[in-house]
Amino acid sequence: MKAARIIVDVPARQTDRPFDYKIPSKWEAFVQVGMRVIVPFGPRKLQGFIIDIREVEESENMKLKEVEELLDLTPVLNEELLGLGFWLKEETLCFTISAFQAMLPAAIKSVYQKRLILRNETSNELQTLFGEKDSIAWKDLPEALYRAVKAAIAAEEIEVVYDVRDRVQRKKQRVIGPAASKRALEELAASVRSAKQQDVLYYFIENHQEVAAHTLKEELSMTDAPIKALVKKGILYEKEIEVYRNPYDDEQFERTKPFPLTVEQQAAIAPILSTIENEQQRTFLMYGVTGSGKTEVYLQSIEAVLQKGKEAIMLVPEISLTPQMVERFKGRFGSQVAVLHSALSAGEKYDEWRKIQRKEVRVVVGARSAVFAPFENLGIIIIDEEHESSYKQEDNPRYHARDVAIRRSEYHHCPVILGSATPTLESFARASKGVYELLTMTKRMNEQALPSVEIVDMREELRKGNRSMFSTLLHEKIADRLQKQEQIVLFLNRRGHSTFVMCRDCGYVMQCPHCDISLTYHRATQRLKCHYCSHEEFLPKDCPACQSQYIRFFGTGTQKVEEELTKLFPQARVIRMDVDTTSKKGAHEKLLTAFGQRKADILLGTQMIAKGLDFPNVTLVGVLTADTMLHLPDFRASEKTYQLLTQVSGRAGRHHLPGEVVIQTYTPEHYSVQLAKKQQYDTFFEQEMHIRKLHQYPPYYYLTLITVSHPNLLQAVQVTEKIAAMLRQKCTPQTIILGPVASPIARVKDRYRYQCMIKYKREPGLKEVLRFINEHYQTAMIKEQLQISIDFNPTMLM
DNA sequence: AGCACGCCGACT
DNA sequence: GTCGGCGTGCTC
Repeated sequence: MKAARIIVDVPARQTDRPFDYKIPSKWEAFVQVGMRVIVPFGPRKLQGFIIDIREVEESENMKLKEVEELLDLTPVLNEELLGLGFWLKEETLCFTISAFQAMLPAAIKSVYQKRLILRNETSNELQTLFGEKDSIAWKDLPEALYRAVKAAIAAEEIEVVYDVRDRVQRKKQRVIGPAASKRALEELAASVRSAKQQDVLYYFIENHQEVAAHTLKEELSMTDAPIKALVKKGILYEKEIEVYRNPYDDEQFERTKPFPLTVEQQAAIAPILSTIENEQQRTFLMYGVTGSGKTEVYLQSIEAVLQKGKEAIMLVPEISLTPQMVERFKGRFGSQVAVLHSALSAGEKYDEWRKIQRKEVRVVVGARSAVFAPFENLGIIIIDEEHESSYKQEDNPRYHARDVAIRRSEYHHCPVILGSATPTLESFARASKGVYELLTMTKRMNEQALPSVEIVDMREELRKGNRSMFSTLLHEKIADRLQKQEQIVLFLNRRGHSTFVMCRDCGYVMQCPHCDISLTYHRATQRLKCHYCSHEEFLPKDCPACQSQYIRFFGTGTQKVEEELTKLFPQARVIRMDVDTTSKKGAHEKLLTAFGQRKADILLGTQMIAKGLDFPNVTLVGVLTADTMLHLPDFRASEKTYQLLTQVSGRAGRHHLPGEVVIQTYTPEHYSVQLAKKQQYDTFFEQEMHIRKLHQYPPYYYLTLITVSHPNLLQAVQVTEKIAAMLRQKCTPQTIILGPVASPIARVKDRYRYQCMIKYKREPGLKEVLRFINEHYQTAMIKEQLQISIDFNPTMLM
């Protein structure tokens, strides 16, 4: 007798352990660890994952319930991924089930429904409720009928059932094929009386192969009936096959061949290739300036991996997963590539995942979660734009794709490549210490010069009497490019129209009623919007505090810039790209394509346009205010500013036309602005490291951030205080515990947020203490509305 | 997370 | 004396 240990689909501390079930003998032969099942759990039915199968005594077995259904024929989690799931749970202190679910496409998660089935004659009011149907969903039941239903259940007139359904149906297609030889069909065609059936037979005599049922009906312009009749006679066969939704179906990709590598590229790829060859685990940091040809190195490394019969994962940041990017991979590796992208529907993502699982592809290009691609023979994992914060998941499990990649590479004995023109200090420091191997590429391909960068001091502009958002220099250059019919990219890291709305008389600033943040004015809707909880309200005519009429807009968002542009350059065609214009599916792509086809002169956008875009005709890049990030309450503000300015500048002059960059700023002397202009990463690294050391920040110290939130301010403070005290008591004296302090945004969605920061170099017991804290507040988290989030190595301190 | 069980107050 | 309110604890 076999029993299975199962993790059930209930993300709660109390159920975060395996439950035992017996395996019905009919499945004994093929159940495997990593398969999904449906099990009875209390009165309900739930999805679960088998994590272990063991032999049990008959006597013990008596007490166990049986697995109700086996959902998979092959495990969805192989041995490696199961292990990775447990590691993820330990590493991020999440529930095991959450770790499993993070590794799988959402479509695989079940949906649950409680239903009522009518079994016998019942009271009139219930009878009418059911009407023609024999079952209804519990959630459609009016509350007033609860009592009647309860009685009917007791009287066995109504039965309660719990359904477990797949979230997304596999897409099936019905196909029809000939069940007899051509000769036999010819003979039959002569004897069959029905004209329609004859047509079908002649079709199969000519095309003696399977065909989709709908194609057949279309070709012969007939209904199902004659086909069904032939199937019934056994002359044709009918079956269902799984088909994939192919999001790139109608796109043709021109095949490309490897380019000859430059000397620098060769030097960079050599150690990667030898690591692939020797099946070693090594982590490389490929530091290459924008335009140095990192992608070609990735492509040829992948090529080498495929030659060895292994598989490759290529991670790119969500926002640079553009058709341009996909094209480069599909162009080189054709149908061996699967793409996992958040813009795909759940069904499409599932299909791409199935292709990986069924070993129909060997390369995956995707965003963060693609690091869990179920390959079994991994030969390389590449993380492009390593510094991007989107590699860190911001909700549970709070994992960083880089850590997962390294963990997987240790299992598979393969290299990890972290690529960036502006590596994180953490990675560069590790490379300097020899933990990672540094590969450097300092030259742009084709010897293009880096764009010339000019910094404009906006304070100076103000003194000269220019109060517009465009400096004289930028204004002139825009006019010049428009006249030459070259394209311009303008960058502003703020969406909306105005960043805050203030009364000139009393200084009252319009604030979100649910969050401690000022509201942003959106011109198109004439409304004020909160970017944290999406609260919206109308713009008041007069000040709510003093009734003054002098309400004015301050701070500049992309909408305001767009307005200003059309005023200053009425002839210019502007495309604006921010969350507000790209939320619809495919909008992102459409806008970029339009710009690529030169249907617009100016591309204006937030950081989503900073990455990976490559338009040959762009010769001017303008950064409207370089300071927006610099003054955020985040120790990485300088690093982020440096990264952003470098990335944005990299958009100009990537081809034969030389590029220019204009950076407008109120703090031109700041080192991150100055060094981004000169593209001196090394100097920036040293300077910033010095500051990090001084203030005891990463990479010198590890950080863990605990955020406590509660609708009641006092509660939030008190709990944070207790946690801080507990940590101070349990941690080593070298560890620094900061807090409680109010979170930079002290209230979001009516919840007060307090935090406690832990800075440490070595604190082996920390996980244990935090686990204890989680445990300790367990009941309060369920009963009261307390939330405690623990984030190891946070990328955002908000 | 649900759901049942169980122990107290407001009614027929 | 009963119905139903919600706090408590369990789910193989």
